[in-house]
Amino acid sequence: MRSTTVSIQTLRRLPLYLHYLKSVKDELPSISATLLADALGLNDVQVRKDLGSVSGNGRPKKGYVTEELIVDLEEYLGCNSNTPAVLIGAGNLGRALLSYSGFSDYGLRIVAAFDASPAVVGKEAGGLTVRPIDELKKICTDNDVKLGIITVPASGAQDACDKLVACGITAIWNFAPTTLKVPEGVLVENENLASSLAVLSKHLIGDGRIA
Amino acid sequence: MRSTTVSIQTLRRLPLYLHYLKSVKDELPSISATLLADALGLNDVQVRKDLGSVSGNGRPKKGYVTEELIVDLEEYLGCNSNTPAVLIGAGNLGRALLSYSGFSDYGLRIVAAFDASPAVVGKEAGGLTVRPIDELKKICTDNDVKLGIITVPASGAQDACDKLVACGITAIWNFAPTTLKVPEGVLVENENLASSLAVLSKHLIGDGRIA
DNA sequence: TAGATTGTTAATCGATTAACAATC
DNA sequence: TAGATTGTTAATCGATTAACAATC
Repeated sequence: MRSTTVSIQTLRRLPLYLHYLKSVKDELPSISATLLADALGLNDVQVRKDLGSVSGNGRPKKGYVTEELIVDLEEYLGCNSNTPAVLIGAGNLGRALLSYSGFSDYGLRIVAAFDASPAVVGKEAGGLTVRPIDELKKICTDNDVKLGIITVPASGAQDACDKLVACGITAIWNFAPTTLKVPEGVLVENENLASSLAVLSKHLIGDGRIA
Repeated sequence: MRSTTVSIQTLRRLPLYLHYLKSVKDELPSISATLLADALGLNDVQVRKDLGSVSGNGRPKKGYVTEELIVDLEEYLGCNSNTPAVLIGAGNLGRALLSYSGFSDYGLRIVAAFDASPAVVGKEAGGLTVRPIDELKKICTDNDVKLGIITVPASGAQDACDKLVACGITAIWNFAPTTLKVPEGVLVENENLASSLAVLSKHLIGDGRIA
């Protein structure tokens, strides 16, 4: 495995490759970038470049050994590591994420869930008991948590964010439809449903050409 | 309001502007692109360009009338329209989306939920009774549904997608971690949690510089 | 008028795609 | 060897940012 520069766009595609490869590894012991590109509806050169920067174990005429490529991707993405995370906001979306089992495939483990509302604290969600916010600091320190997930309404998002940052969190997954202000060195990844919906709606409305 | 070409990136930012403007409209009767950019952590020229292509009602020295800009954005995004949608896959994520009340702000209305599993059919989720897949066609036709939401596991996503397309759906919101194959003219918007997680994980792992 | 803010035109940057040489 | 497939270098494309002229 190499350690070249990988663009964010490439990084986003890697899990797609990994997921597809896992699903076909029994039928296809080896696979070419062209075939992979075709299966995922991507440009073949792009896939070749992406794989090259992460694995580099492709052989001319043969392509990649599927199993080998899976291992390289998993290693690169840290799927075998165990990243502890905390979640703030045990509403509908928060509980859905807590119950979602697929995260462990990517090395993520949500160790605790918090909510500001006393009505929700103490209830169970996805195998965890929802805790009050004032326990956040202790949990983060004890478990060396660096990743925080925000699933509160937009109005409370910045506050939740500030609390997470104060606890030493350096990566935030934000599901609230707001932009968060964070200090240098903290990464925010926005999962903005409204943005996606805008793209879909505009396609349906049809006017106002999209580039 | 104008009708110029709007890039997809711009389109994705519009809901952020709208959300922020709504939250401050009582305090700020008018707002400049610079101020808006600052609040959202964006480049001011970018915001100016984005707003210019949608509203164009900015006045030198004064900026935009907040209320006016909100109306322009809402009109552009079709927030006041009523887009019917169907959802396939009433699992954790599907139910969370069904219960999420925020979509109506953007003109979306989920009219029916479907699931392949007989165990789930008939149960209630977000005020709707989950229906069997074979009712899909009728519901879509009766309600003139053009937007479909896929929240099934990856293995069933393409099948769900094909069924939606067969019912005349032309826009698909895909939450399954797979790439979907669709005919020309059908738009797929992927909400890929694994991709976002990859970006976050890589930031935490820290090695392998991200461009 | 002076100055803040707008909108536009040009420069930069990054990512994708195309062309090509290398190799099993 | 011939050909498929790789990886790399160059060209294209689109989006962001910078510089500037227009305007209330």
